[in-house]
Amino acid sequence: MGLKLYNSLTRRKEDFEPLEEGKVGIYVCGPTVYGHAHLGHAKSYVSFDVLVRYLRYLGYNVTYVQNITDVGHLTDDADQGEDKIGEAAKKEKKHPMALAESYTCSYFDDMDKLNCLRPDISPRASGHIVEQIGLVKTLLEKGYAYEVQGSVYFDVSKFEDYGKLSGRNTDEMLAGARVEVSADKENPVDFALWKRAEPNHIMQWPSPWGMGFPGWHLECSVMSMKYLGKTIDIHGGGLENKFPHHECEIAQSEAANDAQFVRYWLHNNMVTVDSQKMGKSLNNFITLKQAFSGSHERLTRSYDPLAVRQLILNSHYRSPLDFSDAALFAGQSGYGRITETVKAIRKRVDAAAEGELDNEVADQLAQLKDKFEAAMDDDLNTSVALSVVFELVRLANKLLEDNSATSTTLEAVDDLFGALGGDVLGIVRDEYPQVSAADDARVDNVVKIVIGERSAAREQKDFARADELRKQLESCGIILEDKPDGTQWRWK
RNA sequence: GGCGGCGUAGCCAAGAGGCCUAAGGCGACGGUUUGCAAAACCGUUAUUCGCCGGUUCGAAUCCGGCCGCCGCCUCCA
Repeated sequence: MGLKLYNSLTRRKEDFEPLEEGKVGIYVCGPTVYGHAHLGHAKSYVSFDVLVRYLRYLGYNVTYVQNITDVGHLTDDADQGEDKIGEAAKKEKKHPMALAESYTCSYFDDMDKLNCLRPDISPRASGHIVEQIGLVKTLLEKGYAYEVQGSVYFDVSKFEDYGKLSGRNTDEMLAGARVEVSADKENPVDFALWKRAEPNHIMQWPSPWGMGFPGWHLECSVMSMKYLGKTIDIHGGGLENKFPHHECEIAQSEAANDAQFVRYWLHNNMVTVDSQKMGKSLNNFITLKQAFSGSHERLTRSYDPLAVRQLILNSHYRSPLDFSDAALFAGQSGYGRITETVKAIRKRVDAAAEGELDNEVADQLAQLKDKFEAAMDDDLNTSVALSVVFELVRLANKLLEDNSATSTTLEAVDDLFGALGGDVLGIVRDEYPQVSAADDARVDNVVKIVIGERSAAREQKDFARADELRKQLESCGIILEDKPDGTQWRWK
């Protein structure tokens, strides 16, 4: 078998073989930090997180680089556009770097909640101005770029392969162009490497061409080169960045280095909300913080971050994903079922009798593991991989019901949950605190008093009273479950 | 206008020529269990894969047409 990945460059699934045996360098286009992360970010970064996790599961030594864009990303093409960070900074009356810093923290916070592993390196564009100027110089020296009044543009006509990723040719692009072309450009398809800054532009740096700031595409080339080398194994990003962003990255990098830039290009698909493109004007723009707290008019409740993650993994990364309250609700229910089973298994391990591993169970576990790996090997088919976790849930619950499994057998089940559901998919946690927050601990005490009252009523066969107490708790969002070893409670 | 994708049960979603009389999840319904519930387990829920034709011994899977939806081409993950 072996891992196969769909390479956007060749439009085929290919056997994955890193440049250097056992080591993988991955670069993923990170966020432009001018606002809170939304559901689209979640799909993208969860998808690539699973890729990184699976590569590590397979034993590769992975270096994962994901940039933070804090300068140079314009709201518009050509010279008319304003820097996104700069524009947001004006609105929030903050220094651009303060704005970028706060949304960078916000982003990491959301990604942590989604159980996305932190990249090994999160380089900031603004921290690599020197390197970016260096690349522009190289391109000028090699004749791939030209300077016009303090701005430097890449001469697309000099780079033959331009369009090889997106499958476009420059003639077609001109026909469909809807944007007014900058007068500075020799050719409308040329793109900016460095831009001259007007005096009132806050984010600007000295360069051989005067005060200015880097073009957006430049940072990814420079930072992937710096940390992963001239040729990287995998470059990931959103489908919408295939053109022009990634096409321009290829052009500048390969023109400068005379070496292939990326061996495997991976693009994840977009999200919609209630079947429509997510956009602020459509009122269906949902940030992760809103999804986690339920504070959005399209949502009926709050959703566990890992339930959001599970919903994302329920479909393929190259398929579009429609977020809706119903879909999130389904994700939440399924996630809850997995979680409850894992918790129950772990609880039972301690109580179970010691003994040998059940061979029949061991066989079933091995089969599930094989099926899981085969699915993941096939261009990360997380949908099937997730179905394997649900098969494991059913197996686990049957063992719990039989109540005859040895602790060794239960540990083997838990280990597989940890490896597949935890290490790779990131939806099973190592620890589930009994009560997660200090407030819940207080609630726990109160609920236990009520449970005590109800148990007393039940012992005296006063079921009317018992049911009344249970009903009252339910109206507070608390569900009681009478288990063989006592009554438990959980949030609805 | 150019380029690309999608349409599978009430909903989400795998499958990409025979293993499909189509995974898995959610929901619903019936059963076991329970004082009753909840949870769990068992079972039922698409003879059919947008529609119409074609290729083939064989098609959800390939080809053509039609209908519907979406994305990119301008910033977006």
